[in-house]
Amino acid sequence: MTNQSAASCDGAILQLNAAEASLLANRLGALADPVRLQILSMISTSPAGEVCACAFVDPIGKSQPTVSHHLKVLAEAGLVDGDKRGSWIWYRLTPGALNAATTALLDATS
Amino acid sequence: MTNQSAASCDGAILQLNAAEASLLANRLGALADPVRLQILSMISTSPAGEVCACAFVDPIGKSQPTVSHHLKVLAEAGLVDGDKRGSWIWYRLTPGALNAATTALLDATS
DNA sequence: CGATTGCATCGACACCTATCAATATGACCT
DNA sequence: AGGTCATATTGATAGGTGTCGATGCAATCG
Repeated sequence: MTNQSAASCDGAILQLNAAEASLLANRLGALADPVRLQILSMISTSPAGEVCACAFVDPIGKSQPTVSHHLKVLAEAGLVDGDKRGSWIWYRLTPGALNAATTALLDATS
Repeated sequence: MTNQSAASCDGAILQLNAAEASLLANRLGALADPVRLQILSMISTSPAGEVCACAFVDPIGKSQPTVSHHLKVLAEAGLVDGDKRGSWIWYRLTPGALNAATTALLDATS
C-alpha cells in the first residue's frame, strides 16, 4: 500500500495508487451492470431474503446462461452467496458487502 | 417508471425495471475505472478543491489524450465540472454527485 | 435404471472501452 | 502575425464483456 506521492504543478497529490484504484474499480465494476443490479434488487426485496437461481431468468428476460454468468460475477465480487439445497441454489446478499463498497468509494474520495 | 412486477416461482418481484437499472449501471460504470477514481481522489484531496487538467497526467502516468477522455466521461456523468480560466481548465467535484450515486445504489437494493 | 430438471461451462460473436500517436483547436505571449 | 502551450478530437488497435445456443454435469423423480 505504498503511495507514490507524486507532486504536480498545483500541489495535488496522488492519494490512490494504481493497485488500490484497480481493486476498487473492480468492485464497482461488478455493480455497474443492469442485470446484476436487478438481481441484487430482487434478492434484497425478497421476503425470505434469498432467491432461487431459477427465479431470475423470467423476470429479467435474459437467457439462463447469461443469468448464471452474472451470478458468478456477483459471487466472485463477494456481493452474493449461493447456498445449494437439493437441486436448487439459493442466493442471498452477503451481509455488509454493499455498504462496504459504497464506504470504500466515499473513503477513496475523502 | 412502470414496474413489470413479474412474479416468479418463489414470489420474488422485479423491483428495478430495465431502464432504471441501465441508468444506475451507467452512473456506476463512470466510477468503475482506476484512472477515473484516481482523478476523483486527487480533486477531493486537493487543498483548493480543484485541479488543473494538466496536473493529472504525470501522477497518473497516462497520456494526455487518455486523461482528457476520462475527464470527459466524468463530466458527462455529472461527477466533475470543468471551469475554463485562461488556457487552463480547472476541475472540481460536482457537489453531492458522489453521495447521490451511492444512495441511489443503496436505495435500489433497499 | 432412464428421464427430467437446475445450473454451470464452452465456443462464438458483437459490441464496448481504454489506450496512444497524430492532429486540430484555441488561448496566451512576444 | 508567429510561436508556444493547454486541451480536445480523431483514427486505429488491442483487450474486455455481455449475450446466446449447445453441451455437460449433477441431483431428483418415476
